[in-house]
Amino acid sequence: MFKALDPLLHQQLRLSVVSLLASVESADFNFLLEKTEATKGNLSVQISKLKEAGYVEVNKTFKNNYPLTTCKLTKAGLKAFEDYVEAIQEYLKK
Amino acid sequence: MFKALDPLLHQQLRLSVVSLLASVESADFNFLLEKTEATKGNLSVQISKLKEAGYVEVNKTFKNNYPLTTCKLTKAGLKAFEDYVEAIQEYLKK
DNA sequence: TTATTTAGTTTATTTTATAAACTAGTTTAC
DNA sequence: GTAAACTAGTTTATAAAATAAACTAAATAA
Repeated sequence: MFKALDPLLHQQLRLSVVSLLASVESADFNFLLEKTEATKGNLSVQISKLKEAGYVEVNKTFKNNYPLTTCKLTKAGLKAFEDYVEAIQEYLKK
Repeated sequence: MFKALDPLLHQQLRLSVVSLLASVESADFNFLLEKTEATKGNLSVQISKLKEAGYVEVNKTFKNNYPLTTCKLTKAGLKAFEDYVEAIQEYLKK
């Protein structure tokens, strides 16, 4: 009846992050922080999970002497997002 | 940026139940059990939560000597479902 | 030089989800 | 008539997840 929803994406903050990353080439930690209005701790944890799953590529560099964490959706991440979007549509029909 | 997703509906089994109830007048426990392929325990718990939230009306009767639990989406439940559908659409855009 | 800010991470706590175990009764088979 | 199996659930114990608070480490400002 209903297809299973990828538990990694079926979570508000992670879905927000992936959704944001789907529409930009890449985004840094602070961009995601502002857009999602999450706490830093929560964002950090959720990015780690997305990275661990291979959905997001994380790059750590420095900018103006400060650490800069940049995230980019991987091909697998985009595919998972697209699959999720298709799957949840079934649930949203009346 | 993103609207908050009603945590009660942002869960696969509860969303399945509400989605199903949105398209029928009412449904009994076994119907929901078959359609969702959940375990009885899990379904029981999630129906209780939906009831507690006022999203679902639960009626317990007997049919052929066996207990029969019937569920019906309330007006508040339908509204919450519609709001949820609208809210999550924002997350699903690329 | 000490206080504040930036940019995060780690960890502790609470909440949630889930399945296993249980309840209560019914039907069937012997 | 009684033991075994089945129906229709609920309760509870456990595992997993989500989240914020506390922490790290370095840079800048006062």
